[in-house]
Amino acid sequence: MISEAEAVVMEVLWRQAPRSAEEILADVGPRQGWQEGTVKSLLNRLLKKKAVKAERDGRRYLYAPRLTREQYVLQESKGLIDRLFDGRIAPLVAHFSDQRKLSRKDIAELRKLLDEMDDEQL
Amino acid sequence: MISEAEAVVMEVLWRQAPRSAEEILADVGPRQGWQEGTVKSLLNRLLKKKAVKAERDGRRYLYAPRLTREQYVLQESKGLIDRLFDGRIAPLVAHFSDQRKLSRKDIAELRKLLDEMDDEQL
DNA sequence: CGCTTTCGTTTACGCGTGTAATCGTAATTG
DNA sequence: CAATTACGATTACACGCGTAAACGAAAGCG
Repeated sequence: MISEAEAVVMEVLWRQAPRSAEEILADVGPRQGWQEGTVKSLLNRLLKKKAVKAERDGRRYLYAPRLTREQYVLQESKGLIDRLFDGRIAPLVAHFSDQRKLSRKDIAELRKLLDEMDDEQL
Repeated sequence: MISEAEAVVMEVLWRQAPRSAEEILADVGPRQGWQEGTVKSLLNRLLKKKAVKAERDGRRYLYAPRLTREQYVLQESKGLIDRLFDGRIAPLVAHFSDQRKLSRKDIAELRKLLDEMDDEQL
């Protein structure tokens, strides 16, 4: 499984890849306050987990995702929905609604989505 | 933060509380394959984290949640939505839709929800 | 051709977690 | 009352994670 710090590195690679460790550090280092060694470690763990691949480019490596963001996101959100909402997504939305965490804009977006789904599905 | 094993114990208490360690073990032990010591440890960690409270009942304690399931669920799901979907819930639903993880029933439920929200909101 | 710089690799270390075993103590029982 | 039982509290221990420092090798420089 991808840890949270690892996911930060993945996000960088999902935005753009392949990238060198140096580029990744430049992107993520300041934002997270991470040193070079930290990023290197995370990259190695991701390699070991087969979540990224590395291709030699002269003296250095260029890293690229092997796990897609779609796979990751689905896995994470399905995990949560299974654990907390018995695998159904509507209760999640209902929960947010109950807690007044849905803005009018959220609701509009959802409605638009549902309409589009109807269109496609026929 | 509540860990996954701890959350299993919380779920038991959310279903019914207060309960003795023995009762909790009887409920969760077989299902998870946990020994007595494991459950005791988890209860102690939850106490330390103030997620449950214990009230003496003769020689033993009766445990009850202090953190509500609503608080926990909201915190978990908000965390995920913030991390993965920029804090908006519609993209999560859209993602499930794209991945064909929404059943017709899910969609119907969602639509019903949205309609109810409209009713309330006026 | 040694010395420094630049990469990646290996090792480190404290903390939380999963999963208990052990300890201390109060109650029970012979 | 001494021995056993029943609880909770303390301690343990391996593993993953966050965060790096140290090491080693290769490339460039003087």
